[in-house]
Amino acid sequence: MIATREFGRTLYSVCDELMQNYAVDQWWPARSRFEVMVGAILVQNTRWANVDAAIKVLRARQCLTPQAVQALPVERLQVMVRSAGCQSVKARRLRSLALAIDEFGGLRRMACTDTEPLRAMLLSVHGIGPETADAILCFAFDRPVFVADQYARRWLQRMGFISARASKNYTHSQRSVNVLLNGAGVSHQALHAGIVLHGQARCGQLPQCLDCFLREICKYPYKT
DNA sequence: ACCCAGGGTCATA
DNA sequence: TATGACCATGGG
Repeated sequence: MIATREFGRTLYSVCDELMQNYAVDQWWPARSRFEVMVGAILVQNTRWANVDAAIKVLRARQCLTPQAVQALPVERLQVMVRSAGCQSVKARRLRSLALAIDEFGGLRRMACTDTEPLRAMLLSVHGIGPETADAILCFAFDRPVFVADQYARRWLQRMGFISARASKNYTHSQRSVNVLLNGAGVSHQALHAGIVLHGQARCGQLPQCLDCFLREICKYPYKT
């Protein structure tokens, strides 16, 4: 088992490297909290390029507010998000989200709610699971939450930070990491952005050592 | 013609 | 609790 302190140092240097080589603060291109949430739902099992097209349509028609989304007939919403795939499913999910936000008391209220209850609120929305909820917490509300997605779990397992069994389960992976991550002072946004970018660049074949990781991420700088 | 992508839900066993 | 089908588009 890897010592906590060593793990913290490792991730700290990874984040440091990521922030120097990527525009990690711009990795998730969104102009508002709600836009991050919309993107988080639309990107489920889909490439970002397809999502980007859909968001441009929504933005052009000024539909990137919870109120505007609610006012829209579902059929209309489906047409607008078509490029993101699973249109009927995702249109419904966007409506559920918009409704839930209003019922909770709006974005302002969400922003000043503690992370745990906020996460529970997000998970109660039909169509938001653990990964989407954590991405929203991390990128829309700037909470120190680790997004234990497929890329992260593969990498963590290969690095020996978590067991093969834990890597198959989202919650187990996240819990293991959170314990080890305690006090490491990492940027969760930078870490997630870097892991995803790196995972994509390597087509899912993640390197097994930290040196390889750092070397590889430098070969794929952030591009718009 | 396949395969998959920055998942989640629902139905089975 | 753990898999598998399903959603459905666009790019390789």
